[in-house]
Amino acid sequence: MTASKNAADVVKLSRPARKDPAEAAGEDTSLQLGELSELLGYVLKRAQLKVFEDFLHCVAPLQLTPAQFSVLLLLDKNPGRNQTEIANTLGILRPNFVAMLDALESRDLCARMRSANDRRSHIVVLTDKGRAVLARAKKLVATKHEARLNEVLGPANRAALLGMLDKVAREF
Amino acid sequence: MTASKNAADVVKLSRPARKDPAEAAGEDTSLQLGELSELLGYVLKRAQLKVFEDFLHCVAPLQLTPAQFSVLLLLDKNPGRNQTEIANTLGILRPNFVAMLDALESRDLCARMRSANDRRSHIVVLTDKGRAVLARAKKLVATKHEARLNEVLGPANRAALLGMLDKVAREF
DNA sequence: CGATATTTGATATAATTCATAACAATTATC
DNA sequence: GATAATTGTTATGAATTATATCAAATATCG
Repeated sequence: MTASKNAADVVKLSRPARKDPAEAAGEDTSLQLGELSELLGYVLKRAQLKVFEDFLHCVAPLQLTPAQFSVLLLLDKNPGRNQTEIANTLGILRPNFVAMLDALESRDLCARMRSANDRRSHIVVLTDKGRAVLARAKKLVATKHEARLNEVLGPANRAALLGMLDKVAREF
Repeated sequence: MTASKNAADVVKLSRPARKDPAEAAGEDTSLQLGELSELLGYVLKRAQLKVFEDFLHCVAPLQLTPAQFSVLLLLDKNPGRNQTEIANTLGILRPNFVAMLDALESRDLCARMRSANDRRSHIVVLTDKGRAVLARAKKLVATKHEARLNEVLGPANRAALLGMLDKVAREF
């Protein structure tokens, strides 16, 4: 996350790293991936890590993780739902969703309200601040994050990729 | 992982779950994903989880995780490399790779050998058993796991998907 | 109605994954 | 030969994921 804290980013005042003799001779020392590059899970995972990293970077000013952003999006689109419904939709286990909501609520991005119908449930609502942060986040995601994808793939391929990933997620 | 242990899979002897009144009335109670279905990271993550789950299921007889399979593949394709090189290629941090190798070595799938050139390094080699297990794993992956992808997407789309994911992983 | 079961949010608690610091042995660099 | 860097390792902490259990509230069944 905080890449600027890494030692590798600090200006080297000490001795430079030694050169591998083979690498110094201009040879390619990189390993062969072989059938790994044809393995769906491997490529998927690598892509997912890169995309999450870019998301965090793009939305850094708002301090939102991908999971938190998805919660805010879902709350905005589905008012009046309780914790279980939100968590289930996102594939988050209910016990783990408690801490997630605590974090968002402590930042006044959402709030729990006891349901009138069923006093066991907590209806989760976006606060005004939550709506404002979500709007800013959406803008950052669209102009920085998803725009990056368009640069790399182009709009047509971007749509095709999303469609195929959705199909895999549903039917696999 | 062990879905058969889930309570939901066990035949219900107790009272059936109550029906939500709205659901019982035939209404659609599912939440709207909204822009979430257009969010690359979200769709990527969901797809990746499904694919890993299917991988584990397909390769279950050999008890190999996706990460372990990728290590075996890499060892087979790149003989004579040390731990750091293997770990770096897979994006695994060296400290975490120690336990991974311990697990594989304890099952006699690979072995560490001190390098003659540099007595700090451990060259990691596949054992005969490791090669045999890898061969069986490859077969399972090809006939069950990747074949599933072909059923869902077709060969052309499968290739396109892999290509785009690779591009995203590299250039994002 | 009243007994029993289920659901909801919550807590506690593992198991797993991911990341950083530090150490001894070895090797490279100056 | 002195100093620095690399390798494998250990220890450790943070984050993520998963299960069991509980009290309160509600539903279901007799």
